[in-house]
Amino acid sequence: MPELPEISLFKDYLNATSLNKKITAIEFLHTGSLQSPKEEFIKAFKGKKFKNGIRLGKYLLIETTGDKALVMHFGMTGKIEYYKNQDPPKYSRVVFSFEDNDHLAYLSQRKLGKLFIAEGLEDFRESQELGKDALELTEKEFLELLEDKTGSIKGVLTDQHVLAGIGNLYSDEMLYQSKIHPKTKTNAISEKDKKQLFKQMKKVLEKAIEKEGVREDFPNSYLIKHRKGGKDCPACKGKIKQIKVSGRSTYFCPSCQKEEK
DNA sequence: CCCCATGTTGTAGG
DNA sequence: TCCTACAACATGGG
Repeated sequence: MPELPEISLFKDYLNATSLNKKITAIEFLHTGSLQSPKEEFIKAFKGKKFKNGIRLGKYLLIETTGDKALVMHFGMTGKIEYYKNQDPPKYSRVVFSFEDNDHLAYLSQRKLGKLFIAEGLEDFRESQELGKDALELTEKEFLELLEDKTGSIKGVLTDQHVLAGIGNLYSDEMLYQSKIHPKTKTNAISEKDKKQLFKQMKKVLEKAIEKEGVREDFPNSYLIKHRKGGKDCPACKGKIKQIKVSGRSTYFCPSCQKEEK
C-alpha cells in the first residue's frame, strides 16, 4: 500500500489508537527489518509511551516519551495493525504491547520494510538524505528542484532524495492528470506544464488521502482505476500502454500524454 | 513454471 | 557527476 497517502493514513491510525500508553513488551517475530539490534529497540522503547506520529515522505516517525524516536518504513507491502485479545495478524514482524494489554503490530509481508531508531526528525531526514516532503513543497521550490534535472520526469518525481513521498502508482497518476509523458526529459517540460504538474501533484495526493487509498473510490477520470495495459483511457478512448521507466512498470495513455523531446 | 507487484540500494556502464 | 539498466532483497497472486 504505501506511498505518501497511505503513510498519512497509517499516521492517523497510529495517533488514534496507540498514544500515551506504556509499552510493556516488544516482541520480535522476525528481525530482518531492524536497522539496529533488537536489544537497542527494547532499551529505547520499552517502558516508554508513543507520543505522536509524524509522516516524513514514505516514513512514519513516532516520537516517544524517551529520547529516541521510532521510525517505520513499509517497503512495498507493509502496514500497522492495532488489535486486542487475539493472535498477531499474519505477517506481523514486531509487536508492541501496551499496559492495557492491547497491541500494535508492524507487518511486512515481503519483508522489505525497515525499522529505525532515530534521534529526531531533522536528524533522521539528514541521515536518509531525504528531500522535502511532496505536500510541503511550494510551487517555487518545486520549480527549482526540477530546474537542472535532465533525467525523465518520472525518475525525478520518484527520487526520494529530490522530493519525498511519491512512488510508482501516484507518479503515474499525476503525470496522466497533467498530460505529460513519463519519459519526458525534465528540463524539456515547459514552465506552464511544470506548474500544472505541481497542481496535480497536490491534488492527486490529497484525493488519495481523502479516498483512503481505495482504488474503487477514485473518480473514473483517474488512471488508477484503469491501471492495466490494454484498458480504455477514460478521457480519449485510446488504450492504456505499459512501458518501463526508471526500472518500474509505468502506465500511461499514448494519445493524451504525448512524448516531447 | 512464468510474470507481476504502491520500494530501496548497490553496481556497472555510457 | 548524472543518468540508465539491472539485479538483489522476499513473498504471494494470477
